[in-house]
Amino acid sequence: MTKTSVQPEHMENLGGGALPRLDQQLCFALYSAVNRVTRLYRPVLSALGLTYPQYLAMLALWEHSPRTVGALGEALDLDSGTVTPLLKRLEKQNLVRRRRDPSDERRVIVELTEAGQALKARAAEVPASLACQIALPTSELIDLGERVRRFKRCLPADDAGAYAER
Amino acid sequence: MTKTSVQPEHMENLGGGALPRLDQQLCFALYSAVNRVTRLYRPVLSALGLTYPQYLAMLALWEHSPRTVGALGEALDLDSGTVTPLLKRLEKQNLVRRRRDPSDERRVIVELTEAGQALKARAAEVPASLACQIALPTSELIDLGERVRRFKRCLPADDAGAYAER
DNA sequence: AGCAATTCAATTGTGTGCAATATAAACTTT
DNA sequence: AAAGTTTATATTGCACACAATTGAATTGCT
Repeated sequence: MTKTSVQPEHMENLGGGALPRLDQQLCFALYSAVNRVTRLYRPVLSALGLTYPQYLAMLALWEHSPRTVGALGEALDLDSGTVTPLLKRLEKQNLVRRRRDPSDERRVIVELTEAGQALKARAAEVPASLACQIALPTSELIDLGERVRRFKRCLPADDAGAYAER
Repeated sequence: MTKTSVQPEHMENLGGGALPRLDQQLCFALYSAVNRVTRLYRPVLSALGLTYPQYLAMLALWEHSPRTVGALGEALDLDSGTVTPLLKRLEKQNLVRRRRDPSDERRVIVELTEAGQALKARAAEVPASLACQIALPTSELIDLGERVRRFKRCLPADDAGAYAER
C-alpha cells in the first residue's frame, strides 16, 4: 500500500496488484487465438506457397498494387525490419517486384508480377476453407472483428498519437 | 480488363470467392492487435528482464510451480520447439530450474527458483501499467476476453479433438 | 521377457517481429 | 550551396513459433 498509483480497493481482474490468472487475461486470449489461427491457415496457405504474414501482404497488394514499402508496412502495422525480408521472399517466388521510386530514390515501390496477380484467383478460396473450420456463425465473427478493431484503436499506436493529439 | 479472374459481382465478406479487404478480416484484426499489445508490453516487461511470452510462462508458473514442460506448453498452447528454448533463457536468468522427473525420465520438471518467486511481487504492477494505457473501460476488456476465448474454443485445437470426441 | 509403438523433450531449419543501427536520399537552415 | 536534420529503407541481432526430425524412456502386445 505504499503505492502512488491508481489502485482502487478490490479489483476483479485488472490492475489489482494481484496477478490475474493466465486464462482470464485478455492479452493471453488474443495471443493464443492468433497462434491457433495461424496454425489453421498454415496448411491452406502452404498450398499457395505462402505463410500467413505473406498472405496478409498479398491481400494488401491485391487491393492496390504499386505501393511503397512504407505504405505496405503501415497497412500491415509492421516495420521495415519485418517487411523487407518478407518482400524479398515474395520476390524470390516471383510474386512481387521491387524497384526504387525514380522521383524519390529513398522509396522502394512494390508491385505484383503477373504471377502475383494470378495467385489472387487461387487465393479466393482461402476464406471459405477457413470459415468452414470455425464452428461459429459468420455474424458472430464479424461482430468479434468489430470489437477487436475497436480495441486496437484504443491502443497507443506508433508512439505518435500518444502525445500528438494535443 | 484482360482478366480471367473470378471476381463475382459484389460480395460482402466471407467465403464468397472474392477476397475480403484486409481491414475487414477478423484474423488480421487479431494479428495486428496482438502485435500492438506485445509492443505495449515490451517496455514495461523489459524492466523485469522479460519478453511477453516469457511473462506468460512466468504467469503460468506463478499459478503453480513444479510443472512439466508438457503441461506448461499445454497451458500456453505452444509446442516444445518454442517452450524449450524459452525456458532455457529463463533458466539462464536464474528464474527457473529444470530437472528430469526421476519417476519418468522422459519428463522435465520446471520449477521457480527463489528469484523467480520473488519476481512475482514486482510483476504485480504490470497489469495496471498496461490497463492505464488502454482507453477502454475494464468491463469492455473483460467482455472482449470472453468473446475471444469463445472464438478460440471453436477453433480446431491440437488436431486431437477434431476427431477424438467420438 | 522382448520388441514395436508411443510419449516426451530437445534439436534443426525457416520465417517472422522488432529494437537498434546503418546508409543513402531528400529537405532545411543559414 | 554546404552542413545538419529528417525520411525511407535495409541490416543486424535476438527471441519467438512451428514443422520435421531425433533420441531416449515408457508402455503395450504377445
